[in-house]
Amino acid sequence: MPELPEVETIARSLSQGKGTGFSVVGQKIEGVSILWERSIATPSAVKFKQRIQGQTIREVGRRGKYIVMSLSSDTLLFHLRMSGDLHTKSAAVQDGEETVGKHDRVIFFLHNGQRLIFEDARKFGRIWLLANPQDELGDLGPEPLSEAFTADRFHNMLQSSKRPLKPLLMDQTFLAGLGNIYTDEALFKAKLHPLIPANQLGVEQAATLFKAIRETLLEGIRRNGASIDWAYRGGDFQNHFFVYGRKGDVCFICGTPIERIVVGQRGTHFCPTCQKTTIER
DNA sequence: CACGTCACCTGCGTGC
DNA sequence: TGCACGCAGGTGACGT
Repeated sequence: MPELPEVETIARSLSQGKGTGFSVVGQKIEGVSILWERSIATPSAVKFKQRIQGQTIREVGRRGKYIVMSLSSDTLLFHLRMSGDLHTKSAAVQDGEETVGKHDRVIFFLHNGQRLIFEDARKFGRIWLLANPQDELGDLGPEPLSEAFTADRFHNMLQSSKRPLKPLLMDQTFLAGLGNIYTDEALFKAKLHPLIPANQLGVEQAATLFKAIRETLLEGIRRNGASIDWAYRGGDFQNHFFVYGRKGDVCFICGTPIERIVVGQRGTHFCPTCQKTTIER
């Protein structure tokens, strides 16, 4: 579940207790069970357990696709990558046995008896415990929904690269939070072909793309993210895709079949009529 | 430096 | 039913 809107949805749910009625904020971490060691990026599993024990969760937020948990003295970061999920669960003891889900990788035991569970079928996700979160987050590009990110600034950023739009927008050091789905959807909304070199966009096209990116992300958040395949989490945005996963189906705007090409190893969906490779100014 | 390729993993849908 | 294959929301380490 992993682009900005899904991560934002999860962070909010943990912070506000939406759905569970239980917030992790204010909870002390009593212990940790690490079921797949490689889920812990740093420090070592042993040090991770020692250092986190007894720390209290002060705040839950998001930076790019990372969930950021401020603890008493450190910061806990989660990256869900392709198949990760993070949720709370009430004490899962049955007949004296702790029940463990098939894809549970790390379980945090909280003071009130609840568990914070990091689940991850494909094991690509990672968790960091850091004194300074900037060690990991330092290279991220701007937050697309922040006030500091403006159309002018975006235009300048685009001018400094001749890379095709699709891989550039997915580069987290360029802009933090877009992934494969939201990039395809935003480019469709802006009527821009994924292979257009970034520096070909004029001020107007940059502003159009800027607006499309923000609107697409906001709609994703409003719909609690997208839930596709087996990683269902209650989001609804998957029912409102214009191009993603719609290869061969007709474009809702013009009726042309949606095409799928591969760009940078990623399936890329677009409407060949609505999204031209060339720009008229 | 920019770009392409592979590696990391498991699960699901499809077609034979 | 079994099995091979392609595909999947991401990124980091390589190579040229």
